[in-house]
Parts: sequence; C-alpha cells; structure tokens
Amino acid sequence: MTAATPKGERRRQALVEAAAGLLVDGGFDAVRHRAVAERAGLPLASTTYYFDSLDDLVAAALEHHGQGELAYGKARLAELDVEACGGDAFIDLVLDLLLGPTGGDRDAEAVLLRYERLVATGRRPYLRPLMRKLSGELHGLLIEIFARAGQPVGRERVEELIALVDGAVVNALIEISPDPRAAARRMLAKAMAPR
Amino acid sequence: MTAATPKGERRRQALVEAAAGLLVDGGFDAVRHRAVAERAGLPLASTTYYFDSLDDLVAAALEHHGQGELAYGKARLAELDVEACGGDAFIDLVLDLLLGPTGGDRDAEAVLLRYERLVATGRRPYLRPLMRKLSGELHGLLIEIFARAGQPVGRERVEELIALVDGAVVNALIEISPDPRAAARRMLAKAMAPR
DNA sequence: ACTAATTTGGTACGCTCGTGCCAGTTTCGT
DNA sequence: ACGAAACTGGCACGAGCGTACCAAATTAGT
Repeated sequence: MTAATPKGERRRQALVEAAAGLLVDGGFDAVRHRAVAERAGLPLASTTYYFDSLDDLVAAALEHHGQGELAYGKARLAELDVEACGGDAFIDLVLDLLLGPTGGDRDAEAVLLRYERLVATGRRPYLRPLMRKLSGELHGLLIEIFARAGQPVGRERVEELIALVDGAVVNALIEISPDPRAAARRMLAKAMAPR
Repeated sequence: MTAATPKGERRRQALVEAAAGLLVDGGFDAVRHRAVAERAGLPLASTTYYFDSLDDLVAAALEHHGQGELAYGKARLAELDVEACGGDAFIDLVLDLLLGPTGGDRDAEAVLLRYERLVATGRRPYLRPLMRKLSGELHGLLIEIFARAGQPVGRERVEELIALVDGAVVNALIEISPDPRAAARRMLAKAMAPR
C-alpha cells in the first residue's frame, strides 16, 4: 500500500526511517512491526497499513539505507581532490565507500549490516533485485573514483578488489575484538601496491 | 548439562546431529528446540535437558558441523596425489576445502552456511572462540596442502586467497541464480596464475 | 458543504517460541 | 538388591510475533 496523502507519505517515510535505524542497530531480526512502530512513535497498525507485509517493510528500509550510502559515495566523488588522493588517502576513500566512514571503535558494528544483507539475500530471494541494483551502482561509483584518481581500472579488477575487502571483513568478524577495517586496509594496500 | 550414561550420550549426539542438519538446511534461525527434537525423534524436553540453552545447542551443532568439514579436509590432504594436483585440479581442491565438495546446482545453498556463520558471529560473540578455532585449523590445513602440492605459501598469502574466495562468494549471492563457486573459481585462478 | 475515500489506532486472534516443572521410569554404583 | 542418580516425556506458562479487524476520525474531491 502506498500513501495517497501528504501526511500519509510523511508517516510512511517515518516508518521506513525507523525500520532502517533498527536494521543498522540490530540487523534484520530487529525489524519487527512493533519495534518499528514504537521507534517511529506511531501505532502498530500503521505498519501494516502502509506495508503489505514485513518483507515489504524490510525491503523499503534496505533500499532507504542503500540509497543513503550511495548518496554518501556520490558526495565523496564530487568533492574528490584529484591532487591529494594518492596512496593512503585513496585507500581510505575506497574503504569509506565500501565499509562506510569510520566511526572509531564501533567499526565492527557499523560494518556488520553490509555483510548481513549480502548473506541474508541468500535466504531471502526477494531482496536480490534490490541488492543487485545497489551493488551495481556502488561498483560503478568505484570505477568512476578510480578513474578520477588517475588509476583507471576495469570492472573485473574492481570486483577483485571488492571481493578482497569483503573477504577480509567477514574473516575479521570472528576475532576476539574484531577490526574489520584494519584487516581490509592491510589487504587492499598490498593488492594496490605497485608490483 | 553433559550426559553421564551411554544411552544418554547417544541421545545427546542425536540432538547435535539433528541440530547440525537443521543448521545446514535452514540456517541459524531454523535451529529451534521443537524442530531439533522432532528431527531427532525425541521429546521436546530432551533438548533442554542436555543443553542449558538454545545457544549451547547451536554452538554444539556448529562445532559438530565444523569438525566434519575439518575431517573431510584432512582426508583430502591424506589422499593427495602429489603428481596430479597441478592447475585446475588444485584449484578445485582448494575450493572443496573452503566451500565444501560441489553438489551441482544446489551449490549456493550448500555454501551459504559457511558465510552465515561468519556473519552471525558478529552478533553472537559467544560463537567467536569456536569459530576462531575452526577457522585456524582450516587455515593450517590449507597451508599444509599448498606445501604438499609444491606451492609453499605463508600464512599471509593463504589469508589473502581465502579472503578473495570469501569475498567472491558473498558478492555472488545476490545474483539472480547465484553460482558462488564459479565466481570464486574465476578469481582464485587469476590470483594463483604465474605472473 | 457533503459524500466518499483515506487514514487512524486500539484490540484481538492464532501461532511459535524458550523454558520451567515434575511425577514417573530407567540406569548406575555398591 | 536397593538407594541414588540420571533420564524421560508430557504439559503449561508467559512472551513475542505477524496480521486481521473495525469503528472513529480525518482528509480529498466535487
């Protein structure tokens, strides 16, 4: 169900944002009708009025969150200083796009959702089209950034680098005190170093 | 609670195996007291008698499954034919260890658990020690296999290759009809090709 | 202004879940 | 053989869940 009135649209949006927040904080399992309603300060029934099912709500939340990430990426691309983006700075830029901007100690938590959603897609096929779209746009963005930074790469090479980062992250998650960003950083630096 | 009588030990084992089966078929969310009991052909209360909590049961199932994988890896190492393990055959061997032996079309399903558990560890810290142990042993096994095959590698290099495979897999999961093994195979072949 | 469509929000149903309980049975140690 | 320990299994509680329902309130279209 889509909203037909301005106020309804605002309410719907509030629900999506609440759901996206829950997604980030607690993962897919945390997105429940009641939790979303409470977080948005709306009654329970509003969640079933604006969304046909919980899956719909989850998908909307994921799309909202993904679009936010893409917007962040585009902003970084726009403000990219072609002169001062070599070496470490460039690696950090790539990591910012792939893992989100660093938040200090709570990195592991912030990064988790990016991989939960990939894996969740395995058991929730209805998320696949959405994830493919978001993922494709992110890849494109990265290719643009590499090109702008004077290191043009092909689609295949970008996919390799992304795989390397993603693999480093999921393997870092099992450490006693995980620091996925550092692990990804190490591998990315090595892979991008001139041979 | 641990079993003290032979029959009790058998029952407990049956529960662990049932839980492991559910884990493989349906992921972490499928491991429920009632489902485990039914699959094992035992009453519900047996699950709470032998395991203090559901987390205990999940951990036991995961350990069981992981030990099975390691046993499979050791068997492959033992039967390794030093002569005929170059090129493609070797890559398939590595993939078998990392993703499990290929099962045809249902690869995506079979592979999924390997990554669900990595990501699940992010939100279930109690699994971390176990996952670290299993992961460490698998890494060691791979190093041995590389050495035996005449391509000695360091720990760092093995971790790079594993990250590459893992990243390729999680990114392949969002395809319309995922073939994570093929994606991993492509990247692994390229990374291991002589420069 | 007035009818119709939309939105609201309180409530309830039916289900699954983890877990506690406990009288009965089996098995073990001696 | 016999007391104790281990085990069995049926049951029920309380909580949380997705979702349906519907009278009341609001808003839109004319």
